[in-house]
Amino acid sequence: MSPKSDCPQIQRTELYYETPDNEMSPSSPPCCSPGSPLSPAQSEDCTLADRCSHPRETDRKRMRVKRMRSRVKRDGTVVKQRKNRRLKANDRERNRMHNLNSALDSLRSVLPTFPDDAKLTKIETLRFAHNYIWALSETLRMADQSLLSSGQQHLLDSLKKFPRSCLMMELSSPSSCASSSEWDSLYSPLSQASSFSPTGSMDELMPQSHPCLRHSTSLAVEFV
DNA sequence: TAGGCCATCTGGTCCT
DNA sequence: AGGACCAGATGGCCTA
Repeated sequence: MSPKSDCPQIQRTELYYETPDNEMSPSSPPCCSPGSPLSPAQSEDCTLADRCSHPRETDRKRMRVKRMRSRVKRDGTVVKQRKNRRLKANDRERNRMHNLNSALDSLRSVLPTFPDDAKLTKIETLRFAHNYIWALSETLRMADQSLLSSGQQHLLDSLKKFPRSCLMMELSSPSSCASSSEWDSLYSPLSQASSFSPTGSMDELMPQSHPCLRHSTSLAVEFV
């Protein structure tokens, strides 16, 4: 694929300026030249010239002019329709992106942040969420182990229900998205702020991780 | 001023 | 046929 040859901007320009305007253009070839489309102005000239020609020939030319005029009119409405569809599509696309952004905002709102933190960018939000979910599930796993050993299974069950159902509501599960290794390979606020990564252990994570994550995971551990 | 992020427009493709 | 989704292009704004 050659990126330059099929540039959308060029295609757009060509699309917008190609149709009936060209036929209406004063620079079009003379109306009586063979095979060339007639512009309304030029066809007027032709009908004047036809006054002295054969009646049948005149009729044929009149019909041709009529067809051209209706075609120009048709093309004009086609262009209008196309423009209208484009505007509607733009509107829908704008709304779609706004919906996507508000979904991202609601994702940001459930992620732990501090007041002085700058707003996470889109990509940061997604990566942070991915790591955050991993950290929470890791916390649950640890709680699972410690509670099983102390025989408090009922407490563990009730603890499990809440955060998991919440995560299921807004986010698709990480397993349905990219693999952990794909996410790890990318920059994320967590991995940059520390050596934390989903592949590491919680023992490594807690002392060094992102403040937000440290805060939330310690809260979760406290709750247990 | 270069680079990053974002919003918007656009044409193509797929789906209903 | 029309809508949803996607990716590329572009221009504006902000920051180091």
